[in-house]
Amino acid sequence: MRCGAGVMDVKHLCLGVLCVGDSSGYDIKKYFESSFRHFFVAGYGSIYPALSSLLKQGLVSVKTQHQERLPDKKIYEVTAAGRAAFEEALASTVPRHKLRSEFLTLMHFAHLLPASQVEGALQLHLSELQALRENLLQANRQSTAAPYGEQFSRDYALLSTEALIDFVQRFLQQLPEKTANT
Amino acid sequence: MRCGAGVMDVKHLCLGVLCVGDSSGYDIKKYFESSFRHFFVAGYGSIYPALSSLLKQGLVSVKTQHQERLPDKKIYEVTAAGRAAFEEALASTVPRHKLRSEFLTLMHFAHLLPASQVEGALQLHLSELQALRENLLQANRQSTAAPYGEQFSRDYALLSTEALIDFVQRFLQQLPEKTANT
DNA sequence: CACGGCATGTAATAAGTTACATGATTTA
DNA sequence: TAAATCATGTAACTTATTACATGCCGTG
Repeated sequence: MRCGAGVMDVKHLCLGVLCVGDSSGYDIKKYFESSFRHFFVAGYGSIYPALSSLLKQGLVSVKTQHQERLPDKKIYEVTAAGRAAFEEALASTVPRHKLRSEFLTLMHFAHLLPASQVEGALQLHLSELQALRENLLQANRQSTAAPYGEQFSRDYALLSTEALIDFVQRFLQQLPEKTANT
Repeated sequence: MRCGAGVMDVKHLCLGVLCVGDSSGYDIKKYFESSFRHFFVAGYGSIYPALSSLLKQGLVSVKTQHQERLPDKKIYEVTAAGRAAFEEALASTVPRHKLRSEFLTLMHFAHLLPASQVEGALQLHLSELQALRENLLQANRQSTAAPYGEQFSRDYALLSTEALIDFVQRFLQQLPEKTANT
């Protein structure tokens, strides 16, 4: 039945960003980092090919902007067809939600590792959570009056992130006792 | 520099499961579903090829178990080399933690969708969270005296899941007001 | 008799990551 | 002078998903 529906890939996310406003591949990555970071990650290696593909499909158009002292910029703009395609894709999206965590894998098998490494992983994860919290708080400060769903998405992440920071911190304090009998 | 370190893929996870006890591909999938579900997903399409590959590398051995009235079973067992390889892989694992959420994507752009679909997605996500909670609670009930890290991994997920169930439920109650002015 | 569970696998496809490749400007 | 920012892209590789393929057994 090979149905192409339900997919939300880098291509569609780029289209979504362009529906918010015109921008370059470089700027789209910035947007990913500031607004999608908590639920989607993409690098240049997937963004640039995505934009080429969107261009080929006529879903975006492009203008080259020459800049003084800086490399040329290619500003992409969503077309009417692109906007329609995005809304359609969004409407047929299956709302999956999938975590892939090497950190939790490592924790699952923590008893096979030296306590020092477990602590290191916890500390590293904690700092990542804290960085994410900062990121989310900053986004909340910057975009007042964001669409309600965008706000939901950020608050959703913020809530769980703050709970987890707390959880990991408490666990780190109890660690010595837990690994003592190893 | 193409360094193969830091990876935790289906192959290594299978090896990890086999370090806990001998089992078949079918049973490994069961283990994935009951114990890794909250941080890693894998289907037969990745588990069976992973086992063949492990066998080729000599990291596991296999015995075919004939069963009455049921299809034959291939019971895999980790070898000494396999155990060493897993511990080494674990020790060199970079503790990433990556979410990929079509659900949050959809929410981010909720203002482009009819309220009914947004509500549907929320309801669906809520039921997934509730199912996950049940899964985690059941695991907690079944495996008393699990290694401390395994317990951490479950509690970590349980904490955030319960907070999020609450959050989504509260949001669902406020939804009508938020979408009223659309 | 249909559906779910048990049980194993392959092949085609899709998708994203990493490294490579380049090069000017600004800041510490 | 080293590093970070700006700026764009390609190619090889790795990985996982999906669909396909098969077939018996037990339950309702």
